[in-house]
Amino acid sequence: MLDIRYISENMDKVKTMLEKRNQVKFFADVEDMIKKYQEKNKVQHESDSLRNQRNEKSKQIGKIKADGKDISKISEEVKKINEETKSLEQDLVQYNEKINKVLYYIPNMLDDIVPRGKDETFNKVIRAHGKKPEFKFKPKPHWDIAEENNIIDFKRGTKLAGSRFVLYNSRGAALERALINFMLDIQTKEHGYKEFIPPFMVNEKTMTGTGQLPKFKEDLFKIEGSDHYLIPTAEVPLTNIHSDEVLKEEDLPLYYTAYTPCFRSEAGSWGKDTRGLIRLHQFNKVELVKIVHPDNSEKELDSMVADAEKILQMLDIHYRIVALSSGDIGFSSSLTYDIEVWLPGVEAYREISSCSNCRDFQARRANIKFKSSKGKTEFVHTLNGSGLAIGRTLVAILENFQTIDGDFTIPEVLKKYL
RNA sequence: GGAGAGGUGGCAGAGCGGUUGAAUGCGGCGGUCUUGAAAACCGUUGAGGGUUUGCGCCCUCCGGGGGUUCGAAUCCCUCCCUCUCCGCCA
Repeated sequence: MLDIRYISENMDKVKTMLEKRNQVKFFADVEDMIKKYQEKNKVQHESDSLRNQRNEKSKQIGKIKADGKDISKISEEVKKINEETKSLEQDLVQYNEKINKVLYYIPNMLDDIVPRGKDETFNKVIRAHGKKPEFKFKPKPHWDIAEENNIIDFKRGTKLAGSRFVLYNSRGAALERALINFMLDIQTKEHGYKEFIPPFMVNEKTMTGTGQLPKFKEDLFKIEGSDHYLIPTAEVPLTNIHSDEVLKEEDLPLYYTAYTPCFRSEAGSWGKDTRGLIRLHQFNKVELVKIVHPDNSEKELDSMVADAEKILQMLDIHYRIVALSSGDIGFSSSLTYDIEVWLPGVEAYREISSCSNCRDFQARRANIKFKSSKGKTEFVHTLNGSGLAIGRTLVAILENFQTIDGDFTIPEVLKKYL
């Protein structure tokens, strides 16, 4: 979340951000929140000075009693003060509830270089790597290749769990597992990320720390009869590892990675990408998370993108880097670069990684700080990115390395994993 | 699942219901001493919020929430978590 003091002092900048994110309708709520915040401070002040009176008198009572004198009169005075304080305190609770109801729903400030635009058509291509492969035949979409080669059993996946679930068959399951191991090896051994296996379901507090809750509850799967939510990405547990902690400055930066399945309800995307492996309720991903000194988050984002790119370069798959526009960028992010792979079968670029700098937005929610050498405690900056989405990488391999006989070849770097 | 114990400052560990935001030890920081270092000694060392030009002052926080009381780390209720023993189990 944003610092409420920052909002009250920079209302114009916050409004510009909301306008860029197409959330002008939010203006009134934010203005109202700041009014409430100012009122709250007044009430807080009153309540504090009443408490101060009460504390002083209570101390006196202790002394009077020690002298063996009568305390009934002063005791009555304190009772009166307490009654006044009580109603003020109830007001304060109300104020805080109202303020938080808005504060937790305000998205992050945007980096100046985020392209302005209402949707993904305004995303800006930054650069590309490699080039589109050429085929002497019409390349097939991955779902055909996957089905014909017994990589994926779509029908039985649906039978087991419903739409947007798949069953990987023997060769497909092995390939998926090879990709997981390959990516984890590169990120841990070559890029210095520390590997974790986190819980695949987490509590409400953890989901709030990274920004999924309270605003995006409908995107999550919740376990019935329990307070747990299935993670939509390993970003959630990895970033929250250090929630409510004060780190040492010399411990930064922290590079974390984990393979996890990811669970998403995909509410609001009915009819979108219904075929194939692109949009599933459950998919696999190797995630990268960085917890860094605020001075370094910009360059850390660049190097994180490079860490994700490396995988595609080793697999020799053409891709491009795109800066997400203000209408497409995520709630918690101030700047996001997507990596989009070329899929010749469907003739489109598709997102395979999304790398974001959240600056102190998540750190403030999750309360992750560090103590600087000057002894000051400050919020860290957090970044996250896919390194990469496994299923979509498998899609890219199927489509880019398909052969005229309907089969496909395995990239050289993966062979030792199969 | 059954029985018991416990959650206090970076860590360890005290804390009769009233100058306890919290003894003591370790660690950290500063200083004295030393050629330097160690040891020893002295001092200092939690977080959040409000207010002030500043020194400072005030409020809150001893797992979370609620209650008793003029006053709660200390008493009561409740939830969460940790540990030990027994049972069950991948």
